[in-house]
Amino acid sequence: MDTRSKPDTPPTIYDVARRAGVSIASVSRVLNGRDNPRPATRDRVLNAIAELGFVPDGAARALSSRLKHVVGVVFRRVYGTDDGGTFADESESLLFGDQLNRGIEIVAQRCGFDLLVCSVNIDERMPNRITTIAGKCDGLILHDQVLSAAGIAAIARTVPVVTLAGAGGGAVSNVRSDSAGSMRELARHLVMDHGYGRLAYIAGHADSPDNVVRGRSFADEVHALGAECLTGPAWQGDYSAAGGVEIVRGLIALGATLPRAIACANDQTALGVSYALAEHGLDVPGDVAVTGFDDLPFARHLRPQLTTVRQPIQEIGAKAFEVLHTMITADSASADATEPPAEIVLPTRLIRRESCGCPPEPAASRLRRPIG
Amino acid sequence: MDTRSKPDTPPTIYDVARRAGVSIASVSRVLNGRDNPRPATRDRVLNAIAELGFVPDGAARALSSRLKHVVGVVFRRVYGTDDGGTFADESESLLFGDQLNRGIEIVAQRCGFDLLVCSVNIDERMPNRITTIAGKCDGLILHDQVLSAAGIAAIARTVPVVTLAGAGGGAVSNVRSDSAGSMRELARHLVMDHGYGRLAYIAGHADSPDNVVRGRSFADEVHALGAECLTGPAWQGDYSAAGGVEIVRGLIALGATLPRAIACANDQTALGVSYALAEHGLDVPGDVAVTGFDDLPFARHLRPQLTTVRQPIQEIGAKAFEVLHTMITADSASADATEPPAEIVLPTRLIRRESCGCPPEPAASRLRRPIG
DNA sequence: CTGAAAGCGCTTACAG
DNA sequence: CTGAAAGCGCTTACAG
Repeated sequence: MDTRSKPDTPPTIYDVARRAGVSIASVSRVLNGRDNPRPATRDRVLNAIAELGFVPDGAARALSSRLKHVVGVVFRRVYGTDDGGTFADESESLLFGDQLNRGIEIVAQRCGFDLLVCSVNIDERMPNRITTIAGKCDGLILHDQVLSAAGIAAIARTVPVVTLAGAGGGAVSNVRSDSAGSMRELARHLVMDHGYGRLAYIAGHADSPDNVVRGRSFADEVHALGAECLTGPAWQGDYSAAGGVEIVRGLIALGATLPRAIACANDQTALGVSYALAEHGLDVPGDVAVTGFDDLPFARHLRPQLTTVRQPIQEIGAKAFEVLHTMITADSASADATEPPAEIVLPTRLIRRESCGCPPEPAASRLRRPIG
Repeated sequence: MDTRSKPDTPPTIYDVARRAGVSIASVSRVLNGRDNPRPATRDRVLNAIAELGFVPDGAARALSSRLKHVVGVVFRRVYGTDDGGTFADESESLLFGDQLNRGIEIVAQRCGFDLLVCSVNIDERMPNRITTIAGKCDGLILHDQVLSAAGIAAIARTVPVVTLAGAGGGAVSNVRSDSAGSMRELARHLVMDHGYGRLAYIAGHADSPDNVVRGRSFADEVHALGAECLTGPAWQGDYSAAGGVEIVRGLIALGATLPRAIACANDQTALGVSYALAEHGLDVPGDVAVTGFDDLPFARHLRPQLTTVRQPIQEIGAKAFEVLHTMITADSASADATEPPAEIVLPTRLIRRESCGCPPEPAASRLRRPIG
């Protein structure tokens, strides 16, 4: 008999309709911004909604309109967390992925879509988890290395899929940036401008398409210029700072003669390499030049500032969403319309800072406020 | 008349049932892992699912089971992006938020929940956007400063809500870490151990509860120890590196005498402060000691390494999800059971590194691989 | 163990 | 402009 204001079940569109003295169809119409309902009706409905604190149920909406207004994003989590409750200090390796997601989300928002994120552990591929998330969204964006090619093909039969920096091919669109051009330019800069004759490339995950391209482009160009480029197992990193540290320590422990310049597969690795070098009293770039790839924000804050290749990370994410959005809307518009592009490649740019041996830029411009 | 394998409409549970020669109820049962269906039946269903590439629709599932298995997370985006298509270099300020989200997501996953993320711009409070997201999930986790207290109260009438580092109070639970204790300890360390007599606190957002507590605790303790603590408008930052830079530049431009130590509201600010100091030829900690708060990964990579207060960021997120999850399940279990805790406070710890004036730790232990 | 049927809360032709 | 009704794709008592 109590009339507490908070019943255990939230108000539905029926409650609103009753309170406003209209049909649920009318409520639905004002909810969706149709210009149908006449002002008087609309106001009554709006009031009822406000009084009741009504929030339309997204699931019901999605079910009847056949659009969830949700896109799923699956990315790779680096280290497990089942280490007794304390979290591994994994975050550094995720900067890249977070930036990518940010780019996706910002553009998605403009289209009324929200992001459903799902990180998967490297060790345990859980196609099952990905299936679940697929059922909760209108389309999927897959970061690199989260699912096998076969798995991607399978899931793509159900929802539109766009991959990021993936191998491309198949039924899904792939968005990436141009690694080859900039790596060749970097090689030229190091060999021609700085005159280094003995260089090396520290690789990222061996199965990363981006890594493969970066390594090959760099080595090819170095060789073409008549210089030496060390590669192979001893130079196999894993995109992490720790990986870079281990490689350098290992080399030094073996008494190897370090190359004059080390190009790393990404900024994280370069960070680790610089550390290991410093720890052994070696100067960057005096003794060994070091370069990265990505141009994450911290690259500018390192001492010496990191020479690297800037990748338009957020734009990649933004582009991926745009392609996916097109696929989603085209899907519902039946007509197979235009096929989604197989691959989109965004431009990159060599950023020359200090770690390659170039002179530092004026201090005043180092840290700008983003806007205004 | 064509029988293309990819119809424009994905298979439903009816298709699976027909193919397996069972009722949709049976399909539903194996989908949900009931032990009902006998092995033979189950296998037929499983095969049909595989052959059809069937993925159950999350919206339909949510609608009938009254559980979406989705939690929403709303966080603050720092800078707008309507600057003509290029993205602002905002990412640094988001490290904290990303870590928080990671903590939430990892624990949520274990409970079969996915994260629906939604960033809101500082400038434009969009309660409307938050309503939409509320309709798409079973519960909401709100970062600090994303919605007014009134807005939070309103939305909490509809879905369970947990706030992060918020002011607490009201019907929602709040999860935060203990800023006061560590800031007092920091003050003692700076004044007692290092003997600094003139210090300052650079504030974060004035309306951030955490910031208020940090500033007050620090200043009170410094005063109690008989030392001087500068505060006020001249020391008002905004949690960003750029904010820290401007404050120091402004002070130096005015010819002010800098304090012997500057405690910053967070690591980002400390990063900016260190930069501005270096840019004017001042040594940290030789001329001015600098400290942060958070202990983000980069704090360890700065030169000098940053003395700061470690906050268990991911654990905060994890805890928030746990509380929310309890509220969600309690909700459906009708009985108002146990009230959710009004506030949960996690412990912090002072991390003494070099920027406060302490000697550097051995180089070898600086960069560890997270696991193994 | 299995199936027929109701119902979750919306949207959207279809009539009026 | 407005309402009655069907239907979106599942889950879940309720019978058998």
